[in-house]
Amino acid sequence: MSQSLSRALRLLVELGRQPCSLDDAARVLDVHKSTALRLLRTLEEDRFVYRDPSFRYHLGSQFFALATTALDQRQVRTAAGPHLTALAAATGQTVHLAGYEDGHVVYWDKRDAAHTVRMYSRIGLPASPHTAAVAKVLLADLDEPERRRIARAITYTPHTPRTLTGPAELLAELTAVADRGYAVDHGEHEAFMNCVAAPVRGPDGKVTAAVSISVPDFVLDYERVLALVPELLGATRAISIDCGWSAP
Amino acid sequence: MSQSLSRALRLLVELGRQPCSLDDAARVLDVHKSTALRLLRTLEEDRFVYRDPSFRYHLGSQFFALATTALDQRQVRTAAGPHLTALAAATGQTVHLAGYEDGHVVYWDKRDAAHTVRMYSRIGLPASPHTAAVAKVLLADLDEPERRRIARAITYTPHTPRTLTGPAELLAELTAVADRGYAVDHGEHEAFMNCVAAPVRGPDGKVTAAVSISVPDFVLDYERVLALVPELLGATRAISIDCGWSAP
DNA sequence: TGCTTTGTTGCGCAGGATGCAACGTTCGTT
DNA sequence: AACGAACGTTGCATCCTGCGCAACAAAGCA
Repeated sequence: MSQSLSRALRLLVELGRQPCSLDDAARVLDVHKSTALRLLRTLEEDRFVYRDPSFRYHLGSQFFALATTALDQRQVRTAAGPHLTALAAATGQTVHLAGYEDGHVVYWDKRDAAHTVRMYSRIGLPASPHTAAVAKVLLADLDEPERRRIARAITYTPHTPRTLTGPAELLAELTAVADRGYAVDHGEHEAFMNCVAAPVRGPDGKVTAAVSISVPDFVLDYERVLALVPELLGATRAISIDCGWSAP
Repeated sequence: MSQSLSRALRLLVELGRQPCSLDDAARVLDVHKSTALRLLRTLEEDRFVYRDPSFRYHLGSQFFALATTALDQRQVRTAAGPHLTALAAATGQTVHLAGYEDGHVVYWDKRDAAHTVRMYSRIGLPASPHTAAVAKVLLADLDEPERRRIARAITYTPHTPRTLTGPAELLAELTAVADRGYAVDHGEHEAFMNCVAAPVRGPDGKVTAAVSISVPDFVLDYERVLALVPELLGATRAISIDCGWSAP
């Protein structure tokens, strides 16, 4: 909609991947140097980017400032923090907090397990909607038409033999999840990874976030991961209460 | 330089303070609703902002994604991470990592002490240049003309009776810091807060970052904080070595 | 010295960004 | 039920702003 802004944003994303010089920037955007210069200057004014002494541009400190405040604004995250730490400590496994933002399931926080493979996930990045246990939990709480809409829009990349392959399967899974009260990813994203996830509810009972535990199967087999569910539910229950939810 | 971009950035900063509706946005920028709408739409496309179901705009997940990767790019931060954690654990106090970016001293990382007052500092925000111990360390490493330039440019807000009040005092302090190898903030920003800071050096011996320990005086008095210096120097030495510095 | 690479400035043109007005909805109020 | 206020959305005409160009400056290199 707004050309110059849109270009600037592309530039920021690029800078997130790697710092670059003015010429690099112009090349990435496919515009004249002077155009790139003007954009970068404007970004620099508000400290969204900064130039190091050798004229290379980096993401600026304004970025970190906004990112941290934005994270803090998500009240759920603040409330969940201590419980995530506790859950990670108690189980010794990787724990994620994720939320639903306008069509995407996004990781809001995580606690890495000290001694296992690090999962490929990053705070701020979207989760895979048809495989991640957190995604199933969050999608399961949407109303019927919205679920359908999303189920139809997804591209069902088959990561492993177990990955769900189409809208029908996913929708069935979602109703199952809603009934059961928790979701499972049984090697659907990484063949050797099993996850369980459960919902965090707000004052009105709506699901506002999801917490998951992820375990490589050479650490715990599938059965044992399922055995973590009560502990997980205890944590999500505690977080929900801290968020103002009252048990029915 | 670029009007629309500049407006969008102002909007982002505003959203960092609080989420807002379309009309709010238009009011803040002092433009027509439709203009604000177009900007927000563009921002939304790249997930820099998102609309919640009730049409209010928030900072989007792209921020978290970019901020985390950008922070990881600062190799110092990666290298420092474990040492900061260790130092915070060993001393039980709040620990900061800060760096120099184009005229500003910026907090790059921190470890909060569990049981003390939380300091007003935030990753990404600039530190106060004439009071913060980290700032003294970083400025002390600049060359003479640059130091003078900065010392002249600062506004010497007197936070406490101890705050340095002018360029001459600051410049004297900086040479002292350079000689001594560490810096002190003796109640110069908050009357009840004492900090010590020391430099992290890169392969070429130049100071690339600074680490500080901050302690409220009802936890440890000034003398006892000074007693932490050897431990601090041990940490900065270890980080420097991890960054490729070799002891002279 | 000349050549390349990279950042910077001024200028004129055109297209994109802007404000306007009208419409659609959803509220809450009378 | 009817009304009006508040808010988001759309299409359009205007004009300003963001664009590419070309020339300049400075630094690195053969």
